Amino acid sequence: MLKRTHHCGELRLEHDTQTVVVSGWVNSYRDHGNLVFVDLRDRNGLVQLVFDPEADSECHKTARNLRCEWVIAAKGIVRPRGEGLENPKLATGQIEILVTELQVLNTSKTPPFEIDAAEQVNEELRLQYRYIDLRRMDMLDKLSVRHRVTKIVRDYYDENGFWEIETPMLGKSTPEGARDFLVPSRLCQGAFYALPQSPQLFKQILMVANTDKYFQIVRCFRDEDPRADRQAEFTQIDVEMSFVDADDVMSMNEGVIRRVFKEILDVDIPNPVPRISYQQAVDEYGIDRPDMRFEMKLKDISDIAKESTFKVFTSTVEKGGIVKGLCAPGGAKYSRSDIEKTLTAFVGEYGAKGLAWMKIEKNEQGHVVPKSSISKFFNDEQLAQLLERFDANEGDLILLVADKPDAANKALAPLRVRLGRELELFDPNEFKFVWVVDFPLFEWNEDQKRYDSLHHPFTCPVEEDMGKLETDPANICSQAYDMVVNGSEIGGGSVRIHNPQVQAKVFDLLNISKKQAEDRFGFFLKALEYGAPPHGGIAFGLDRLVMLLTGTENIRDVIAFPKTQRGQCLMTNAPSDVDQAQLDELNLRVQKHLHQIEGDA
RNA sequence: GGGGCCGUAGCUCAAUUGGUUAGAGCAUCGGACUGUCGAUCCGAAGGUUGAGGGUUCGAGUCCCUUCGGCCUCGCCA
Repeated sequence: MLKRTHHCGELRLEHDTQTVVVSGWVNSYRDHGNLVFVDLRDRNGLVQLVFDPEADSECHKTARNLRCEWVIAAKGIVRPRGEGLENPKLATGQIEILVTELQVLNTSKTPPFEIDAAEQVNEELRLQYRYIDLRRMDMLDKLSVRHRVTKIVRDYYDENGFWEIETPMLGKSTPEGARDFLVPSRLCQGAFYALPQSPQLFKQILMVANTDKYFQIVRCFRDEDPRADRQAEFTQIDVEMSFVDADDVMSMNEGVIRRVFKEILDVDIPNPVPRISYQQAVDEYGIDRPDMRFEMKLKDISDIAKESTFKVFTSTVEKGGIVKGLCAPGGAKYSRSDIEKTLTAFVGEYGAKGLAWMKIEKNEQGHVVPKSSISKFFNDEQLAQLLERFDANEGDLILLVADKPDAANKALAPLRVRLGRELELFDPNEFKFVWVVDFPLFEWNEDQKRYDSLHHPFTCPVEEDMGKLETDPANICSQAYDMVVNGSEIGGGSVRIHNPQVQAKVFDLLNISKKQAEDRFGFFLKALEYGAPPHGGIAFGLDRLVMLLTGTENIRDVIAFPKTQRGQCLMTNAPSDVDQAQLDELNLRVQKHLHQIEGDA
């Protein structure tokens, strides 16, 4: 076999007259009868091969039979293309290789779709033939970015004294949080491992073990329904540090993100990354992961609305709800039908029962007035107050939701993002980073009549709120922090509880009994009793990070072998039925086999 | 578990109100061609319209069931 001397994509004018060997796949061929041109593709790019019978007739004969995706090696001389024959679309477009020796290393069936296709091919087919799909340069580029990110991450943490330490994939099931993926044990029949949802407890125990600074690029598993930005199997950049406070963790770890964005995109992230409190984020953006690329902040107008004669508003406020909304600059261009059908249905998906609107227009006297089905319920003074509250101008659109505070925010936050995008209120190529801090430790779960952790149960309260564990748990501020970019959470973490009594108290408030805590976390509580240092950490979602860096909204595009919405791998057909012998060995009995279930249907 | 969109040739898409033999571009196969680069020109082949059932003189089109993909609500401490 001819041994490659250069990659296709790297050849330039400076290689003129050199004899080179390139290997790769036939991207396309143009047979002119006498001259044959082949664009050869490898990981680095394309280069044009020329087959001229006068240079080598044997080669030329073979070249005429080449087909797309055949694998070849070619030896030849690099030469500049003639005047006017350069191809500006190719990085190697200044040169070509006049081939003198050609080896066909493998043939290929005609691929099920074209690698070059400008058209967007059905993803189902792409996933079945993932090895062909990944040959496409934009897919390879994404894999390349992913590789470079992990390399930068490893270098950064190494330079800062972190050790990469692996934690088990076969772990202990903890029923809190997401559903576990379970793995039956053969040696301990009837017992199950769980795949890790995160290495949380192991990394904290590593701190107890004096590893001091740990990181890991680690696969995590959550058996929940996927989304465009969520897979059941995903990768986390997991970090933990000893003898640190929240500021230490944030500054150390925004550093790695800063380096990644600088090196991959040449984007400068402000130092330090600005912070916003959870409360401010919820008040102004309706969500704890605000998209800060544009303003259009939410305003609470309950005080004005409750004085109106609009029953929906007044009764909502009376019942402890709020009337909250936003003012979309230029939003008056939406038609009444856009608002009352499309936008109302949109907020309806998030549980909002209605959407009140006011278009700001000029009347015959030239005064700015709201035009709306509900303005008649407000007197002039109240209308003026509304316009002032929203700083509303002619051509704007005020949209209002009346509901319980959580419900109103839940509808308004996505509405704000949608309008921001539709009205082009931000530059889609911009990145706005923010730390969301000062999260409450708990939120009250009305259904279960108990507290839930906002982050996880190992998050430490701020020092001054420790006393409230006994008296006022609802108002404890935690030492947690989330890194948010453009409305997407890319990481989150906290300073952890290192005192076993405090940890026990938190479990108590979460309504986890002493016995349950012992059963599920006994090993961890025990570790805390043997000199756990103060510690904290963070985890970044690698997949989402790469999505941002490559500008894709589809998480499957940044994972080499992703799964579908039903958790299947279309290439391998996992998950699949297993042999009875395998089940017998595990002492498992399946009530209904896959083929039976499919047979029923 | 709920809601929505989609499924026609290898790929991307057409097909009027239910009406003749389901078309086009690309890919494929054969031929021509010395400078192409989304090559060009000539020709050929390619279809159980995801599957099953129903209505009808007649179904890609309407109805029912079902399979699959995507988006989404719930879910994701």
